[in-house]
Amino acid sequence: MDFIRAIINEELSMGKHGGRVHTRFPPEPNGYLHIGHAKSICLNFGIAADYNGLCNLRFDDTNPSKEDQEYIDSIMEDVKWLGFDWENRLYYASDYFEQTYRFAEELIKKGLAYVCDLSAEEVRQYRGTLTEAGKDSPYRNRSVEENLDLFRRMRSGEFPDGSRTLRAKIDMASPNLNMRDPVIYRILRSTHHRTGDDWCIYPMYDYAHPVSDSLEEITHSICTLEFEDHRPLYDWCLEKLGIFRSRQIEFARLNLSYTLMSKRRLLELVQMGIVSGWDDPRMPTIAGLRRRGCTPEAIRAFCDRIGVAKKDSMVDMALLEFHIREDLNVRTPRIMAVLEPLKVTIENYPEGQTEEFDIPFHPDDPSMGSRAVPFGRTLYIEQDDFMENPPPKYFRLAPGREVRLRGAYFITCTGVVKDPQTGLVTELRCIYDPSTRGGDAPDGRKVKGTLHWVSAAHAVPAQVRLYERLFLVENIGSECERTGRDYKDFLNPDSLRTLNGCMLEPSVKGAPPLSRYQFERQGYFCVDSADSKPDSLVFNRTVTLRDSWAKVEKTARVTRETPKAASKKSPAKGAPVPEITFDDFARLDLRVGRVLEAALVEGADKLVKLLVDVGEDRPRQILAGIRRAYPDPAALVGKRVVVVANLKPRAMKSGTSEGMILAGGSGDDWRVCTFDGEPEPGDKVS
RNA sequence: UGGGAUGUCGUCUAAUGGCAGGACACGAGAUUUUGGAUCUCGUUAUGGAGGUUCGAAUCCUCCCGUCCCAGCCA
Repeated sequence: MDFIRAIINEELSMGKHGGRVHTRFPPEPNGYLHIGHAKSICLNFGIAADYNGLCNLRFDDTNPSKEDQEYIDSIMEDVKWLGFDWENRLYYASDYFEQTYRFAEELIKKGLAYVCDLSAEEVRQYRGTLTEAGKDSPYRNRSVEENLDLFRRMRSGEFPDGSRTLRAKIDMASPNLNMRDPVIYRILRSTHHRTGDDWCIYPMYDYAHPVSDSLEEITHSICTLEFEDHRPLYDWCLEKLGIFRSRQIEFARLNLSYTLMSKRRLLELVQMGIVSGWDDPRMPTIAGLRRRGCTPEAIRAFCDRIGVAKKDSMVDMALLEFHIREDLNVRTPRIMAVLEPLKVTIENYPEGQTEEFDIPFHPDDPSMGSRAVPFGRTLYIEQDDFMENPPPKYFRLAPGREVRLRGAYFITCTGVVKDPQTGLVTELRCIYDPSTRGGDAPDGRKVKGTLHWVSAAHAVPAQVRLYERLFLVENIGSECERTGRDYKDFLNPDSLRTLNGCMLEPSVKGAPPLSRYQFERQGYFCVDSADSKPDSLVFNRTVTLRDSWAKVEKTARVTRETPKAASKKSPAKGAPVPEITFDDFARLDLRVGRVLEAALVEGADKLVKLLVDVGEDRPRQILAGIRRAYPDPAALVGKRVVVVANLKPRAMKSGTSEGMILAGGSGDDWRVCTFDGEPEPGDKVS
């Protein structure tokens, strides 16, 4: 139960609105919908459904200079695709322009609105600041007659853009800036995508929105947190006009790690050509997710799972991926596709011979049926599935090793063919065991690895696009703020990898756009809706499979490389060190520490034991190999040092070291890094 | 330094004075013709200090952190 439904339950128990619940989803048609909008859509339509109520689709089209029919069309398509139906309740704020205008005249007649001749710049100056009250506009006390006359002439086009506004007369001293006589109409000559040039004045959101909600008798007007400060104005409009009282409720918008949710920035990515369009599969837009192969069910399940609250939050992209996998797992047929082919010749398989295996489309769902997969003497397997010198725990093919070809035979690698120039492996020679047909050995012997494969003679070539997260950092906004850099600096240069010459099993021939498959052992893939042709297929990777091998490999690599590359043996001066990404660097949690105590360690000729305050509830014990440079460690007490705070604690003979301090030097002479100044212990270092 | 919000596992979210629960992530194991899926088990949290109470995540006081607001955008 979220807090909004709790509010509704309470109202219902008091009999408010006679038990009626009516919500609305009110996008401005100035961009494509993204996953954040999906949250709002699921909320608004979901609440309506839960309470047997209704939800309207309303375009908040009060600013013609930014809006376009293209966006209206895409928004309707996306809401429908997500699985929601506004039935006959499609509305536009622009439908109410006449009524909205008449309400404004009413406010004038009640002495609650006035025409102001101040320029935009002057309005800003008169508004005051966060801490100082504003002052009244000199035009604030015009007579009702003069205001009415001026407002009518604004409408009829007598005055140039920006020369006058209609303002609500509230309180220039209000601590809430939104209540300091907000502008409710501006003069703006811009052709509206629906009303054309009928109007040259347009109502502002803060005024048009409550009026639209009220006219549609919306009971619950759900919007995001940043409008909390606008609620008093929302209520003011409805109260002063004496019309239906909708209730505004605010919730926290969705933030997703490794991506952006700002229409303005998404638009910029599109306009600068950083992505191919609003529906680029890397975009967090509904159109992008659809093209990538996401299902509406997955998005809805995700929206259900993240819940609704008022706390600012950052949802882990892994949660979205989980829901995508969960849904795709049960609905996609399996096929075999070799993305980076390595040729395999089965030496004891007769030349020219072919056979077919009947392999089910889904291991757990027989109702999906099966397909015939041809086999022959020449096959392709994945380059990653062979290693000449395999590390421990590598289950795949290696010289002399036997593995299973999925659904076919056991094969054993007997030879490796290399390019004489480059030394790269170009082909594998193998033999198969005819008695293992279907993939099981009659003698009961086991193999550790099962590989996917494609018959070279029957393979369907295709292009496959592999997508990674669009950005390198989890929280782009905070990273920009912290480093003062532009969000584009954090774009992932490897967010798209295009593979040509991928080899697919023939059952995919003629797959229509947006059809989805699991490529066994690889991930979920979807036929691209824009670029795929029946005779030249293009697939997008929706999401990888969970990959526990990748984890093993990663940790193995770290433990393999660390002792060599980053051990006490410092690299020679000027020695090349592999480049790291910013993301790699950001994994270090560097903190300011203040040395509280420092002492020599008995029986260790290099170590100094330090107690360092890093702003936590207790100081950390850190053992550092700096004794030669600091024979009297007391000199270190009080110094500010740089502490690697997220280093895994390390048990040593003389105690556990809970972190590391940075020092520079060579040989035995290592000097600790200090600060130019005295930052607080615990402060971030970057 | 004005006003408005908000702080619960690493992340998201429940618990309206009465056992801090779920999901993701992470870890261990079982199983497996996808290093997939499935199953089992596990680690980890109420921002801090006081107070009220038999009992506090919840109520009160103070402190701290974070977010939003000075468009004629929405």
